[in-house]
Amino acid sequence: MASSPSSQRISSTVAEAEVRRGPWTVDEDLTLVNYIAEHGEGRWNCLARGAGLKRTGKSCRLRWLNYLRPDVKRGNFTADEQLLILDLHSRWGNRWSKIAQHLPGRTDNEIKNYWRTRVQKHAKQLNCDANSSKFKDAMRYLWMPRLADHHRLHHQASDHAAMPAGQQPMGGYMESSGGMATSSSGSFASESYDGGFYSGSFASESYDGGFYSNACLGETMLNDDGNCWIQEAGFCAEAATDCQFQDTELSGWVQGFSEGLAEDFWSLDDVWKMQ
DNA sequence: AAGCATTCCAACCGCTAGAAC
DNA sequence: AGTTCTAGCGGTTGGAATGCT
Repeated sequence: MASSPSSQRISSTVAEAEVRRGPWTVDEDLTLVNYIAEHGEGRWNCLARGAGLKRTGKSCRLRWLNYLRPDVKRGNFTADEQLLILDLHSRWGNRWSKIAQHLPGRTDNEIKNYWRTRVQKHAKQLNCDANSSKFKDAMRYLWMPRLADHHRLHHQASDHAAMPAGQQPMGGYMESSGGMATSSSGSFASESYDGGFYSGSFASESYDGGFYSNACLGETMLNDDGNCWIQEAGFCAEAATDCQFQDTELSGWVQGFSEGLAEDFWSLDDVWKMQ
C-alpha cells in the first residue's frame, strides 16, 4: 500500500527517528517479500534489520501475515465464511485467531474487522449487544438460516453437478436427539471444511431447544477425503421464521425483526450484498 | 461542488505466554 | 530462578474511501 510521506506517521523522538510507522510503501513490501523469499520468515526483529527495513519486527510480521503472504485471501467474505464466522464466534467468542484457523486464507485481523464492522453494526441497529444471547439467538434463528438457505439456492445446482459420481447421501447428517449439544459434537473439524457449505456448523453448544438440529441441518455427504458436501439443505428461512420459540419474549422480539426490519437487516439482498 | 458523516480496514498498541539464556 | 527476547493475541485507532445532504 503506497502512501504519501505526509500521510505517514513518523516517530518524533530521536531514539525512534529511524523507525518508520504507518502505511507500507510498495518498496517496503517488495523488500520484505524478497527478503522472506530468500531467508524465510521468523526472527522478525533480525529480519527487519537484515532486510534493511526501518520497521519493527512486529510491524514486519503483521504486514507479512495480514497482507503479503501469498495465501492470503482477499475480498469479501463468502456466505460460507460468514456462516462459519457466526457459528464459531457463538462458540468461542472473540478468539479471532482460533476462528481464523478454520477459514483458510483469512486472517484474524480481517475476521475481527468483519465482526466489528458488519455484525456489531447490525447488533447496534437492533439495539442490543452483539454478545448478548438475544442477538446470538437472532443470528441462529434468522440470519444464519437465511444465509444458508440463500446459499442453497445459489449453489445447489452447481454442488450437485460438482459432486463426485457414485456418491450417495448419508441420510440425516446428524440425528436429532432433542439437543444440539449432542448432535453438534464431532462435526466441526477444520479438515472437513473445504470451502463449500459447512453443514452441521450452525449448532450452538449452548442451545438445547432441538429446533436447529431438526429444522436446519441438511443431508450431507462426505467425499473421499472426508470433506463435507451438502446434498440438500433441509431447512429454510420459512422454517426459521415459522418456528415457535420457547422463549415468548424472544419470539415476540424476533417477530418484530421479521416485520419491522425485514427490509433492512434480515433482507436477503442485504445479507447477500455483504459478499 | 462542497462539506459533513459514516464505513472500512491496515496498522498500531499493550499485554501475555513460552522459549532461550 | 530471574531476565530478556520473540511470537502471538485481542483491542483500538487513523485515515482513505464512500455516501449523503
